[in-house]
Amino acid sequence: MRGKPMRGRQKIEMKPIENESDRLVTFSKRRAGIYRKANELVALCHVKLAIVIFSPSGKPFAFTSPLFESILHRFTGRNPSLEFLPNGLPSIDPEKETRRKEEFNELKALVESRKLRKKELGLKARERRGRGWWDKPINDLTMDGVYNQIHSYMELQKALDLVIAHHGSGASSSGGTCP
Amino acid sequence: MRGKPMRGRQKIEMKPIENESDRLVTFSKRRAGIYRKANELVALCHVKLAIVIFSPSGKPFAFTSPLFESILHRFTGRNPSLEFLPNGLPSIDPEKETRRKEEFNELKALVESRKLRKKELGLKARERRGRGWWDKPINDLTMDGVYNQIHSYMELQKALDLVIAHHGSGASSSGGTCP
DNA sequence: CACTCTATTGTTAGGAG
DNA sequence: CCTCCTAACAATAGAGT
Repeated sequence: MRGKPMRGRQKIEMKPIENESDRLVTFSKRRAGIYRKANELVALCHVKLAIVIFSPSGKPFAFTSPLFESILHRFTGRNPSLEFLPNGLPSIDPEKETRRKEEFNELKALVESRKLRKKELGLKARERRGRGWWDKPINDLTMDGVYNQIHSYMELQKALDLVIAHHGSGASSSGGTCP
Repeated sequence: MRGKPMRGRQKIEMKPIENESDRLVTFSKRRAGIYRKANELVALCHVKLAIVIFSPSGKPFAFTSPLFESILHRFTGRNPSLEFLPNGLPSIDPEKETRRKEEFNELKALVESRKLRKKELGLKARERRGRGWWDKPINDLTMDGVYNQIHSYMELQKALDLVIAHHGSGASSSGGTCP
């Protein structure tokens, strides 16, 4: 770094990023940004949400709010502590196994990013007297605490079923994948 | 508006908003924000994504990128022009009918917001010479054009199936809904 | 409710390590 | 791949219309 003619953000026009490296970086950053926003929405408004993203490279990414720990539980087969053993479950077919591992890695990354955020927030987690329907078994960790309670999965399940219903019957296999 | 001691944004701590009116307003604004971000992610990185949100009041909201027009098609039974007739389809049971209408309204709102954005952007849609895998039948409407082509739903369908698989078998009905 | 305005806070592109 | 930095840019809380 010598004379820095320009640091800082620049305006970016909303068109596809052709340079692959830049596109991947942008994808990672913005995906994290969307996760952060989703986080905040859950924390502020007691919302249940699920986000599924298919990256430009084809990897599946998932983010869910209330059943987060539950999905982890299904993966690890134990309590949602941070012991990750993705190869501990018997797989059905190789493709599913691959996807399972990919999603697992995504969830793992998510958990670690949450730990990071918790550290970042640090001592700023305070107050929150228990009054209101969201204050139930929240163990004073500010917004991270919201994830630790699993209320009911019914609503989200309905929503997902809704999406699947509209997706599964009419729109299956419309063409080839883009190379 | 007398002496305005302070307009403009203020810092907000990440805790549940107890005032219902404020919470609803914040929910709407931030949901729109997340949709915008998702929009941009799709436009920039050629990503396929689906977002399902259950609002604090229990309404389901959905946002999907590649099969967007397709879902609309299933609703309207015709081409994705803006003729909305949500009561044109026979419903199966009242609950499903209600949810279908709710999601329909959400989709309609989304479409209209997209029209708005298109108008906002206005003449700023320019350039984009056809080179790259994303430039295929895009009709020069900048990022809105990305939605108009439906590549293949396979990948997103796989992703959703993945989520459903982990959601459906293990986590069904864990408790009551919060009042 | 929906939209506007605007001061402020928050996000992030580009670069360096 | 990360993290960290910084300034330019974008999102938005709060209040008004």
